[in-house]
Amino acid sequence: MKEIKKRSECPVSFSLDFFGDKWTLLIIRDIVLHGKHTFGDFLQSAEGIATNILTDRLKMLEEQGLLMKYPVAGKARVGYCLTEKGVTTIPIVIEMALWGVSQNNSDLKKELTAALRKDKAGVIRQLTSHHIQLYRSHNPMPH
Amino acid sequence: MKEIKKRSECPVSFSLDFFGDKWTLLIIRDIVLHGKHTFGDFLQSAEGIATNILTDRLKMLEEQGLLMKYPVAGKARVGYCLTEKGVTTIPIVIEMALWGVSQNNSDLKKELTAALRKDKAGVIRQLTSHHIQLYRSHNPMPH
DNA sequence: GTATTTACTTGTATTTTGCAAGTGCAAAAG
DNA sequence: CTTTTGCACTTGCAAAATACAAGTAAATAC
Repeated sequence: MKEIKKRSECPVSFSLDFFGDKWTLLIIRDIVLHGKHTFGDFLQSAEGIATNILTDRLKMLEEQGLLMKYPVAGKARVGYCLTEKGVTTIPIVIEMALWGVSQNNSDLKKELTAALRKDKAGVIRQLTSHHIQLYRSHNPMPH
Repeated sequence: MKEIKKRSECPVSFSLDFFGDKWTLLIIRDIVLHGKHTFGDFLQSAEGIATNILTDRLKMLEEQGLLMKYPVAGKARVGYCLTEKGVTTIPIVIEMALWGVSQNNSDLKKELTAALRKDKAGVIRQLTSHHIQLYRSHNPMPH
């Protein structure tokens, strides 16, 4: 599995030990911006992640306490949601999205882009509280 | 050299095509947060980047228009500074730094962390304008 | 003139990633 | 109640990226 090896005491380096790859943040993006939550959902994203990489990253994110597995009904029997630690990554995803939009003038959803330009902090607060609520709804025993 | 291959139209994915590795953002961090600007400076950072990787990333960042080479006096005869496109990555570095601080409770400079908590947008504006000025001072013919 | 530093390049070992294929399990179909 | 289908992975191998060691040429430093 992708190992988290701390290269230095620098917090930027520490973050890159987690997110310094092409896939980890895409899974979080799928959850945060596209409402996805199953293995199959992630697999269908346009970037075409391989199954073994996806398995690996989900395991890593779960072990690191950013994602939690929960049982679901229907064909997919497992879902993934952000934990309280996981939602703290939302600002990073948002900055990546904004940079991509500015350099590539491609669109996120237009509404979201507009909302972000108007009140970035507010959008982040909203997304965070939404995913915290999802987390709590899957967690029988909130602390 | 590290090639930038666009995997999808998604702006997050687009950003990760640039920064989805363990080293690129560390170079930008060194410039933005530590005032470094030569090959030797970057080499001495705690994470221990290999010379060939550093060469590769500097070339990529220059080709992509995020960094500019400029001549300097003294031992190092080449310096690197952020371009106008390059400074747009500062918010990403800052978010990475803040996440690292929050999860690892390690220190950036304490003053910087405190300033960021008080007025993140202001700090980003300051850093941006500082590096834009550096860029202009090395650029004989601003457009 | 010799040593050192800078800015790389080259070569090789190791690690990570991409892709194809296969496995085990549960639900749906016949 | 078999068979099929889809999901959630796991395994194996090839290709690419990265780490580490060594070497090179040009510009100082002494």
